[in-house]
Amino acid sequence: MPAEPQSKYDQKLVHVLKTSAAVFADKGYHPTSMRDISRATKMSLSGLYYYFKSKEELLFLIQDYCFSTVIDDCRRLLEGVDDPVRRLKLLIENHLHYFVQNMNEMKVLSHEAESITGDLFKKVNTKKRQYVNLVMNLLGEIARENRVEGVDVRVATFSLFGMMNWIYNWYNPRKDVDVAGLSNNITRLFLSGFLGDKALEAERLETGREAHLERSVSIWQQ
Amino acid sequence: MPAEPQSKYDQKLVHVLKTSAAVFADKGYHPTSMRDISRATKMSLSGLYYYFKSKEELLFLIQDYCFSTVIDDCRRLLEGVDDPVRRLKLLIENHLHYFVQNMNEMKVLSHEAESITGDLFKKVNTKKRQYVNLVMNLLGEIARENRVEGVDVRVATFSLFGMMNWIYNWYNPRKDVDVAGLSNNITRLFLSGFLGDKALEAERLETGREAHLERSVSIWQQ
DNA sequence: TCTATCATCGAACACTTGTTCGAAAGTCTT
DNA sequence: AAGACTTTCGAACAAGTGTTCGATGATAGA
Repeated sequence: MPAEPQSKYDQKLVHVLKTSAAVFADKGYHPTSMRDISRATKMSLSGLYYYFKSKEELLFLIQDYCFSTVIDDCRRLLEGVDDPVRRLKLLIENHLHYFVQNMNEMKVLSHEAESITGDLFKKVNTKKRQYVNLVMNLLGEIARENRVEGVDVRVATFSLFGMMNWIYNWYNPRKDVDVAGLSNNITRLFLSGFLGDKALEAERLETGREAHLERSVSIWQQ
Repeated sequence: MPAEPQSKYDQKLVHVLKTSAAVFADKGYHPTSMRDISRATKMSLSGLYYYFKSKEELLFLIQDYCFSTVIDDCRRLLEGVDDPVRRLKLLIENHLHYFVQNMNEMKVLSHEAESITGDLFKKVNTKKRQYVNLVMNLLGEIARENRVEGVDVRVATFSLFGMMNWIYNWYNPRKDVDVAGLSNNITRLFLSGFLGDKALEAERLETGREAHLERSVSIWQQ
């Protein structure tokens, strides 16, 4: 994923990926024909195969590129943050922010997870498992730290992913609350649900640390 | 949906629907060919068209039959229950119970929502909207009653559906907690998340009413 | 046993699918 | 302006698609 010196080839590839993602998101992967992609990208049918060697690899490129960005952004965002609750909040915020900003690609990643097979499936799935484990471990830490009881961490993990990934089924940026509001709502909904009656106490602790963090950051910025 | 006097025709239709749902759940609706259905049901290709007049109607029958059952069961279960929190708990329990018990059909209902078009789509979607509104109104009531603030009811509603409907992506009845545990976890997760710090108080009230309810029921049973 | 209705089937049709291949056009360096 | 690449394309192919139709076998009432 080179960001700076994008060659003509890379630029066009990205354009093809974005356009294809829009069509896949709209019609679904399987009902979309290569002729649909050809029409949408204004390229000839055979011309497309210069950029990938099969329809399935096109799907892979969309999913892999998109997911890699989510993970990279997340990693960068969490760097240096130690408090697990704060880490979780940032992760949720990043996930939802990217999801809303790249709804087409994220829908294709979420909804067409099983439309990809073989080695390509394995590649995407490996990353997906790592990401899931990151969240699951985070929740485990938080549960231990706050003595959360009676909640299955696996159930909690996938409940959170359910809340976040389901949004492509209903969220409308023009009618619903904005990303910040969405993020706040889901974070609050999940976190105080997961922490239960320990939520208040944790929140008090958290805001204390947060204030401390912001203060120390502003010192660095001066 | 006649339950008692199932004719030979009805029995076979249900068998075809169940078998098809399993194939659709496994391969996806679009990649599944009518020849796949023919093979799985051990009927001839043309013989299938005696029971429905297109592949899309087959999908519709699966979705409609399945969803109608969920709604009917739910309606029956909520009958006579007034407390909104208790109603919500029962609804969640019913939804998850039916989901786990009929994973194939429910996956087809959730995942292939956009694979159906035209009037058939409208029919399913009308029921879906009613079901969603039921939950949304319930959450509105609960929010009002408990003075919940700072939570968008629409976001909360679809977060709940996200938690519940996402399970076809991860839940394994043989490895994970059983339905009761799943239901408890998700109910607790969502409800104390939604109620926030009001959860404790509401829970105390609730168990009080519950005990009262059970006492009065046991009187009737004597 | 005859007959009307129900249930099933084989064979075929018209059409769309993803992919390939050789040639042409564009682009840039020398 | 020649040559070496990169990029694009039209035309075609083999395979698979959902659906139809006329004809069979099964079933049960007269």
